[in-house]
Amino acid sequence: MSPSPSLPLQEPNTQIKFFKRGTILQNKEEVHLKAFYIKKGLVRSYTIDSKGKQHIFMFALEEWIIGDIEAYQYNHPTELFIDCLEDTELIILKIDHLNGDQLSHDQLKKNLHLLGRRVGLLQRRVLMLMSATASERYALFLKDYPDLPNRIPQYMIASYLGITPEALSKIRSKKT
Amino acid sequence: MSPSPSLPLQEPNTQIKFFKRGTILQNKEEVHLKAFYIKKGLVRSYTIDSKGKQHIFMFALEEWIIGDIEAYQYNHPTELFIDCLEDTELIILKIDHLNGDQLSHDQLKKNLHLLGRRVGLLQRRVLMLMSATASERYALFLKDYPDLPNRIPQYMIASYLGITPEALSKIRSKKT
DNA sequence: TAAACTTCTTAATCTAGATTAAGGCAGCTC
DNA sequence: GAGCTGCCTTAATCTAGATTAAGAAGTTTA
Repeated sequence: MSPSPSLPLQEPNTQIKFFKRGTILQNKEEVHLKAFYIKKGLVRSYTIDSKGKQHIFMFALEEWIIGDIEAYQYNHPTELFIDCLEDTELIILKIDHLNGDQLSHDQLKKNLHLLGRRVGLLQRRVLMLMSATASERYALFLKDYPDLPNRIPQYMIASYLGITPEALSKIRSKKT
Repeated sequence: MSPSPSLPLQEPNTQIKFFKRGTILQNKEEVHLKAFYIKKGLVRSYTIDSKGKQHIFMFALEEWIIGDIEAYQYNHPTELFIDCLEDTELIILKIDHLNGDQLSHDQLKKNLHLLGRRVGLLQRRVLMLMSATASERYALFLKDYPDLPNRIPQYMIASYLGITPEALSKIRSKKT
């Protein structure tokens, strides 16, 4: 099942901004955290581990939101880099807007819905990482994101799945 | 950092129920999903994969909530078993209460806070599963849940970490 | 049109952790 | 107190996927 579009967290004076492919939206260790609502394009978040290896945490397509909710919730600097994989139009949100001190009842409900979706997706991801083999992971990915393989290089899919590009290449060659 | 206590989702007429250690609160394939707010005791959720292997998805301690939000969000039968690891006092909630059609502004905010915490925890878990070795995982677990090792058998910790009990045993013997 | 990147593939080797198997030690129950 | 049952440990073997390395396309730059 594909992730459903999230709902925008309207702020009174939001405006759409444009960024080129490759633009870094957030660096590790930043403290003034933002969230990004993607109108068009493709954005990812990722960490770099102690051995310098990159791990993609999530992709955000059109109508999705991306940010480091963990760092916000637990109040420490972010571990996540966020950058644009395509030219992207997005809305920058203050992440604590989710908290919603000034939000209407309806907006709170939208945000709840949005977070619920995110929890669902993460639950699937955790169970996948714990129990699925490399080729099962790839199959699940194709089901969840049928059009992403046309938009990103294979090594990024591998990084999202928690396997090496070489392993993914082997899996794909066996599939046909 | 330890998971913080979640906030109760008050329903007008909730009452505390008591369950013995070992009681199954939810079976795989159930469709009328509930969530459980733990007052006292310890509850876990887990899947059983195609090879019959058990994978613990989460533990819920005092003041936490447990349920299959994924199944609820994506509207399919649950993959998760939920059972009591200790004698437990809990409140049974309808899971769609999170959605909150009849909830007050304040209650919605509490639920948002609760889901935000959950997202944070899951993010940490995903990144851990993607990048940490078995012994790093164990160290992180001890930091997150310092008292759980006194309350559950080791093989359940292993299951939560996504490693075998044998591997965990070896790690522990090296530590000392 | 050549040089320089990027991405993907293939193949040889290596290794963390799985699997399999056996024994030890509680703490039960009968 | 003999025999369960549940949990943990140790050790030998195995394997999925990592690492390392090299080359083949394809694309961009100049």
